[in-house]
Amino acid sequence: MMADQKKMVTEITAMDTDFAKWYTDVVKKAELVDYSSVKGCMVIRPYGYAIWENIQKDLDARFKELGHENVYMPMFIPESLLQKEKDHVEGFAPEVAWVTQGGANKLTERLCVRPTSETLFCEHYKNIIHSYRDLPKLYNQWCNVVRWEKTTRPFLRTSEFLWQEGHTMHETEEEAREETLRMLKCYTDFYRETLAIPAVTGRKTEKEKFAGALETYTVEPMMHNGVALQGGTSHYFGDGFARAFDITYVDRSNKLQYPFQTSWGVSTRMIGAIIMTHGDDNGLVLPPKVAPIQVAVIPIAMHKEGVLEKARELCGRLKGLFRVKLDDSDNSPGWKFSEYEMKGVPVRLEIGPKDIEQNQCVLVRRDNREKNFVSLDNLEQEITRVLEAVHQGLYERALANLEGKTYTARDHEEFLDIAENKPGFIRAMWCGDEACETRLKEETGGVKSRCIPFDGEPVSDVCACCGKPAKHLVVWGKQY
RNA sequence: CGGGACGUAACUCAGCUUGGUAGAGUGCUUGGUUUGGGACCAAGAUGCCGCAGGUUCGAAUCCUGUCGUCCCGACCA
Repeated sequence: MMADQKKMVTEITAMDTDFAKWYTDVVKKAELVDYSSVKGCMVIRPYGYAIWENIQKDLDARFKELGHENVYMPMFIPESLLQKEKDHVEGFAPEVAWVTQGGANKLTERLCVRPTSETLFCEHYKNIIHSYRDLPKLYNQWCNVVRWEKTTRPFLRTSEFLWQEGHTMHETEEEAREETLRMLKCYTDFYRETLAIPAVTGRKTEKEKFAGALETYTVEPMMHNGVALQGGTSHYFGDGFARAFDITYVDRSNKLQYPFQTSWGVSTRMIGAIIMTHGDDNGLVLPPKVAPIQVAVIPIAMHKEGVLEKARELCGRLKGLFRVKLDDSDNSPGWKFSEYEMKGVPVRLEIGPKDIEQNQCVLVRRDNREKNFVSLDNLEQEITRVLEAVHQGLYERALANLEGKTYTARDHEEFLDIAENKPGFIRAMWCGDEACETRLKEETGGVKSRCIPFDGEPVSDVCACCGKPAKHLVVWGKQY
């Protein structure tokens, strides 16, 4: 059956008309968030939170498989503790919220609401790491953090957000470096296998790396409009924090050593990535593995004899295998079709009197709206197959977008031309000088280095900015 | 943090210029008819006009401040 591609929901602004407006429309119409009275703080509604829970469940299992343990740290950091690592505090100070009063009394030392917890983990590690036998320490926590952002948008940048932060300590530099890359791979795999999102991965430049890190690695997916989103980072710290916090252990030859450290995190921003990677003019499109509802069952003419009973029976059959919802509300079928499309439900089943007569139902895919009659006898297998196909279809479409909007610039002129006319990623050489990064950003109205990718051949011998000999291939782009 | 737009019912908005009883559509509630792409009829409920000051006999409307939202910049592991 041919899919009908005409736009059916008028409340959502078309992507091509105004991408930013489209995004906020989808976020609200799909009932993911509501605004609160505090600037930049959002209410994550049940449907949005259920996506986060599915993300958590999947990622948490991956972390545990790799040997990590969950802990919980306090949400307050005394000012003196935050200030122990110089680069770190300089990087975060401008966006930190402070608590200065407790009850009726002014605090003797103000407390920072954690923007990230490196310092707290270090304080704790100092107490529990004494011997090489205590290493490695592979800790992770799921929590909220606060960063006082000036411009906020639901999921993409909010004053408070939910995330996980892993903090690990290792005997050797090699082991810590391996951990950093292992977790980057963990994220990349998660993006591909669970969220159906392809991404460019690589190392951040000095200018863009995390405050206090020696190296920062990043997952950079491309949104539908060609803009990048920093989708997850993994940092190698060397022994810098360990020295600043005086964390030492006795090694195998009875010598005192500083351990080597990593940290890595992904946040609710990933939900923004899902929306802007897979969504369309009819609303959200969810990757099946994190969709709170995978199958929406819509009874047709449900007042007629046996329809509702059959729909219920069907749901009962599917319940253990999929996340299923039967909508037996009084709304018209057409209303329900639009509703679940807006909410991005991957598969819709329609069952009415005609279907029951023929022992079948109608199965509709959200990603391409393809409709097919499916025999009730092998419904489970067919849904499993379609959910897999939706995942694959979403990934391929996103990959085509990423590849189609990635351009190569061999010189300065070409760089400026692409930056001006073609939204997307630019692959171009760089001399390694921060001044060139700054200059390109200023000339292009915000095109920044995304990362130095792991793969990719040099596209020229000279820097696309200054023309001096090039050191690295860099992927550039605007970001959220 | 700069520039712009905007806060009126749950939502989208009209009313403000020219001060004088708070409005519409959608949604919601109840009853009925419907149901294969946002159905129809009837009845009903819903407002500190964002908040705080000021001007005035009288403020949704004029003035000041403040908080929040959106867009564009700047900033932003």
